Amino acid sequence: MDKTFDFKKLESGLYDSWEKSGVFTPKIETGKQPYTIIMPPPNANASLHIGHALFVTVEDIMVRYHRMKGEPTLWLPGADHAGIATQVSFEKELAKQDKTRFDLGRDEFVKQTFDFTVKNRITMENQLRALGASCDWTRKKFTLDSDVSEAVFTTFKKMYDEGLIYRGERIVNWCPRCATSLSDLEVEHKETEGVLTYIKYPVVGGGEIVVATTRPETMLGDTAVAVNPNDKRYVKLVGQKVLLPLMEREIPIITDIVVDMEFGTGAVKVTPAHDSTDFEIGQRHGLPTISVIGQDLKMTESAGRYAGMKTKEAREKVIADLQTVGLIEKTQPHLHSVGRCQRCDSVVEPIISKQWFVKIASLAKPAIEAVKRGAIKFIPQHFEKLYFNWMENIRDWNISRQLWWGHQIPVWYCQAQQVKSDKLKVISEGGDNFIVSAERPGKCPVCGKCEMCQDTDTLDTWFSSGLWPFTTLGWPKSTEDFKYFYPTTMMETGWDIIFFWVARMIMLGIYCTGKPPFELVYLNGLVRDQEGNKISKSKGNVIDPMMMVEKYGADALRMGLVVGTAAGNDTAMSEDKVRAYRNFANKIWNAARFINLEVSTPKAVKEVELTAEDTAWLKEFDEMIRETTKMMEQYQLGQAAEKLYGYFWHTFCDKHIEAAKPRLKDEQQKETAAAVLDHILKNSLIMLHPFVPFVTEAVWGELYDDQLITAAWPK
RNA sequence: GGGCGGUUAGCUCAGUUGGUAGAGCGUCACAUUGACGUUGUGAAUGUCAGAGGUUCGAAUCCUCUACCGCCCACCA
Repeated sequence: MDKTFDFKKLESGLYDSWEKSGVFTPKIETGKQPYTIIMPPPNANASLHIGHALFVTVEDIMVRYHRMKGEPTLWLPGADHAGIATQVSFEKELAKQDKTRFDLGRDEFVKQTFDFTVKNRITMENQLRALGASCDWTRKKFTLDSDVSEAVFTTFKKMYDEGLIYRGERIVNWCPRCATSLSDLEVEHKETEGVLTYIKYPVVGGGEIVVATTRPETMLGDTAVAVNPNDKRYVKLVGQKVLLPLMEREIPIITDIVVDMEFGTGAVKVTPAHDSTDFEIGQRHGLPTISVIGQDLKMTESAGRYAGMKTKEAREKVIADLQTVGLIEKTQPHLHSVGRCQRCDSVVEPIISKQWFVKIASLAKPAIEAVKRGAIKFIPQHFEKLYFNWMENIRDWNISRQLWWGHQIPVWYCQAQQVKSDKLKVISEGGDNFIVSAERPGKCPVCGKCEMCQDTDTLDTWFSSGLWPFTTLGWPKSTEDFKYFYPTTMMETGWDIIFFWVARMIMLGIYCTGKPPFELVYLNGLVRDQEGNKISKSKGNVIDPMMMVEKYGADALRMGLVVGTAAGNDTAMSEDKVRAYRNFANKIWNAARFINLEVSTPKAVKEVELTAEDTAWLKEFDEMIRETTKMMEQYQLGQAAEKLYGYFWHTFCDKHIEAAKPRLKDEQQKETAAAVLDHILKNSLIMLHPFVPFVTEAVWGELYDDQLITAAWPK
């Protein structure tokens, strides 16, 4: 054996031999309870970052542990097409060549994006291998695989047929840069310094009512003024009309409970087409919606003489015009939150648009129940509160995106009825005569002749992600895999995607299969830098996991990520820490090297005569096994790792090996000392293996004949 | 407006049935052909944010306060 553990030389060979030996692929053994983790599929648009390395480590530890316990263990890998994220990142690639997606056209764009994801997937899969991920590559999936897509379309159709998906003209979050609608979750609110403008609206028949707004240009689309029903100041005005300035349109003064008497003047202009609260007020009062801003952020025809202007320009002009007629009372600085696109940071515009929605209430109810009755448990448990908090206030989910990259919505329109799209390149087109079908329909059932055209929208990427725990296992077909491995055991992912992903998997899982998709949700935290800062490219504190693997080995990185980390808590990562665990891997190597040199053909501890001290040591070791196993069962991985680390280094190496040195030279004591060392080393290697798989397997190969990865966990 | 989390060694953090405070890095002293210097031995450093309560006993349970951080929301 070399003097140090040469991870660079050994790691990839060790991985290959595991993979080739087929141990990653479980055998279906009826009667045995399987242990299943579906890997959160990394986005196919980039390499793995340190956060991926953390989840890979945690999952691989659990998978190796359960495999060693003799359970049929499946860890199913995959990749996510990551709709908007990938489209935005590939568009950035195109921008480097001064191109936009429109230069390529939809088909070519999709083709090139696909090629882009294929490249990324290959890189990503090799990175997973480098980290030691013992997942079953024979079962790997991609969200755009034909069988997965088919399951997605089938689900869409089922939900439509059962009234859970509807198409509606509603107010949605519109990202002008991405040219698509977004779900509420994809909008990030940021505090922004704005201006509150107080505008006087003349009351028909005399007087005036002052409203305050941060967006004066939207007044062109006002269809009411609202006050709180309990507001004494305006009692006399309610029911009267105001003459909307600039547009010279009469609109009513109404009451609505959402109006805050304390804010501004207590009177609010209502623009149902450009504000979600106003939209709801409009719905309650049957107000018309007048869209004055288009998808391109230009004022529409309905904006009268402001038509064609950009919103910013229109705002200035509206203020100037109001000023001229003396209708601006005052302005004041105002801090408020502005929605921005999660992917590209553009300011999101609420507009009216025809979109597809999931009716969420009936899906949320059993999903809340499942967690309440403990069918699904969260680690750490306090995240259940967060889950309930969101689920109990959940709103319908906009699932259509005006993107090109993703699952195209399986809805087919009769072309005879098709509404011609306008000049906008991205508008979702289609009339009202459509059918929903998982496959391209043969003949148009509406006109009997046309080739139906498919909806141009794609599905929110999280729709397919929500089905992931079972589409990966072959659902909706009743495959052997689905029958055996579903419901899965654990879903391990970041707490930051509880709403995006975990909640949707629970809702759709129960809806589609009748069962919660997993028993346990283990939430890992964010990996931060040494000072506890969030890691980001702009801060320049990115820790590339592959660089760490290159410099210190995968074992060192894994230990560095997992020791001192608790579920749900953020982890501070530093190179120093990784270096320290590189030393630990080397310590393991050298302890084994010593025993390899000094001990040959050791007997079992049962076959030798033990001293009282030996017995005490073995008892202490058994206690360590018991405690560590308990921690593993309770998913206290950081503590288990630390215990093993401390025991192996400071008890086994520093005490036992040191004490054994003179004994091994003594003919009388030699046999016993060797047996005890071998016993503890062997079982320590087994328990350390899930954490540091490479060095333990390498050492095992030097000492024993079989493979460590399938050795039995000690009892 | 509602909710959640944190406050433990110089730094970053563990500490899950309440029982004499732990790790990594850093610091100091000593050891040095011996499995490993990617080492060993020893040492220093903590009123576990503050106050009150429960208890034989609290970093751990309860209440309040302070300061950080985060999430959600229809802040016109």
